[in-house]
Amino acid sequence: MESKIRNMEEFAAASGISRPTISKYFNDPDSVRNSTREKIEDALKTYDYRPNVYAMNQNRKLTRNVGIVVPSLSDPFFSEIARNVERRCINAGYRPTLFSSHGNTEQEIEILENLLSMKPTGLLIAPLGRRSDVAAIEKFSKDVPTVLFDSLLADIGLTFSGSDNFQFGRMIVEYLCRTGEPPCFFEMKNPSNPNANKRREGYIAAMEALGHEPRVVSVAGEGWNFEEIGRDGGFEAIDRKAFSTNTVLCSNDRLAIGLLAACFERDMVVGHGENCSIRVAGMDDHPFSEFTCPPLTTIAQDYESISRYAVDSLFNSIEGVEIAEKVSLFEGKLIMRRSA
Amino acid sequence: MESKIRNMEEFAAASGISRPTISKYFNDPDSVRNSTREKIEDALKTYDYRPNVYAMNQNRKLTRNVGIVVPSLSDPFFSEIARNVERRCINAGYRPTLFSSHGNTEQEIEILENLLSMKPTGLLIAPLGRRSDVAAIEKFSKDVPTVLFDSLLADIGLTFSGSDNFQFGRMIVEYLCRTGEPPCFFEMKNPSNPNANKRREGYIAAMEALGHEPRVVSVAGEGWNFEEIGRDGGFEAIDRKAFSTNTVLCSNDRLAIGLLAACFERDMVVGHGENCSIRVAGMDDHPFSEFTCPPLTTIAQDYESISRYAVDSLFNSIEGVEIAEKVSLFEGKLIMRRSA
DNA sequence: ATTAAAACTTGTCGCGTGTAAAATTTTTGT
DNA sequence: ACAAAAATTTTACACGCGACAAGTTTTAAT
Repeated sequence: MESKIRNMEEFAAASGISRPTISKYFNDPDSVRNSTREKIEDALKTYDYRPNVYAMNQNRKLTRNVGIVVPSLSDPFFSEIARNVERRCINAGYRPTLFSSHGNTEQEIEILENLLSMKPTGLLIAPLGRRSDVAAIEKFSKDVPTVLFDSLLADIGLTFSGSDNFQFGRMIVEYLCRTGEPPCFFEMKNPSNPNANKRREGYIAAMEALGHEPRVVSVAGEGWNFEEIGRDGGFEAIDRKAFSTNTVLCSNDRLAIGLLAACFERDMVVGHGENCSIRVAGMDDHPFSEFTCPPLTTIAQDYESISRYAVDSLFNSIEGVEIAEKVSLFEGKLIMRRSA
Repeated sequence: MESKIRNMEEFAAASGISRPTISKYFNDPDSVRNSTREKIEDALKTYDYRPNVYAMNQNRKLTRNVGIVVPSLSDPFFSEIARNVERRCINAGYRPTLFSSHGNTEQEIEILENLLSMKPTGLLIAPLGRRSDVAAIEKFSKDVPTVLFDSLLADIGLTFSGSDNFQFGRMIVEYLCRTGEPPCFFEMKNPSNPNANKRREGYIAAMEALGHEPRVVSVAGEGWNFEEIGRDGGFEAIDRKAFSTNTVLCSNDRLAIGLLAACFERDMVVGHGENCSIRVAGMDDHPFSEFTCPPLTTIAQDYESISRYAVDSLFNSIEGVEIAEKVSLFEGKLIMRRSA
């Protein structure tokens, strides 16, 4: 059976249904009578017709296109959460398109501009953070329902979902203090992500609550090459004996991976065993943290909850459902491994 | 200055240029006179008009849309090469859209089906490999100019570009034999990627050429969780003393990272130093291999050349330029680090 | 200055679908 | 069995742009 169906009109003729009804079916299969739907789906099997996306969206108010923007797809954390978010959009009947800003302000703006011409129904964005053009994102969010995740930006967008980074710091500090010396905090000097600040604050608050003096070691470095920054900053910190205790809490797992490399190079044995000289912990539960040497103790972000809240609140809001809370923070889970 | 420009006609009126010329400008800014281009670009600054993508592509034969499909964006190797390919497409004036099959046959097919309705001008795909539906990809490639990279699939597509995996094996075997005991080969039993087979063959050929007996250790495991497979398979191999020499060449870096974790757990010191008990090498130069403990000796894939060839050959072929060679394999570069 | 070529304008049609209103048919509830 | 409601069909128009043809203006070459 050769399919010479070239448009909806011909398909309508072939299936014995009027074109507007076919159109209605493709917009929402449940909006037509059961008997009609069956007829259409039978015909669909015989002639493999698919509506022209461009013609469809030209006159449609609701394209059901959604953009997903993350700062960096090379970071497994973002590729994982992007995958999660993407899947949820598809399941909800939307058409997601994935973009990465590659850590670059101009690219983030460019993505939004290109997105505009796609008449998107919504946007799910994990902003770059400090480097984001807040005004541009805010302007965009006036035109298109926008939901932020991972990194909170002023008061932009319908909702925000992310981790309770303050709690992260508190939780792991308590664990580290309970099981050994109180930790120093290892971070980038100018973190691009506002979460880093919350984590530092959580660390400081927890240390003070436990009667310890906080000790923050900030190292230089720009961009998203966190492992390299962690390693090079680690060398420097080790060499100038910047860590006042034998325990280091890193602002994120990628920095920790770099620090582990630096410790290895300096022949420092990492872990909580007898012959170990330093304990290292991170935050995020990066997909590779399970396989470092030693495996990294960390706080796992709640990927599932974060992406669920982002997607649900976007689609609810599009479909007119009132949203209860604008900001939703999810707690992390302590992952105990051999590094601390 | 409020922009109430709703379509090209209104923008044409506002800028004092006729609509067909505006249309021509958006298709190729260099196709209009300098003075005209300036007028248009001036107007563009005043009224922020952008053509409707859907209306544009509806009647266009050449959409300049290209699809980029990779097996897994969670794998930093693919996210890196995808980024490289993406950038090249944009620079060539095309509109790339990135997709990940997530290691899943059905998703790979689904992506191609959805892509069809985007009237793509071309496709750049790194297929899943063994799990790919070869017939589906071949069918697609009949309709849309298609270029394969990374993983070669039968005789599909215009061109293929990837690494010379046979050479990878030979090069690193020679290095390892020169500097220590001949290596065993560590791999998955049923590799999803055909490159793994070429690498094994390269290993065997090189070993035989040097007068050593090849020793292949294949471990169980399905899917794309290579680190986990490498670690668990590593435990098993170590415990049953499957490695007949003190040197292990892993089929890829992610397996090697897993094996490093297993060695660490079994208190085996990895490296080429005095007190080391095992040497481990990988292949790919995965972005994290620089930060493992110890840093991983490996063969770097030539990302740049692979992506350049893929993109260039696609666009050349679209623009009617004859293609010299159908298959292009690029040599790897030995990256010597402390693990071997 | 002349002339041919290139660029532009005007006008018109087609693309494949959404969408609305009115007329008709089918289904549902009693 | 009948009326009311829901679903469908018919008809008609809109959407925003690409493509083309024929005529006009500008530019470049001699």
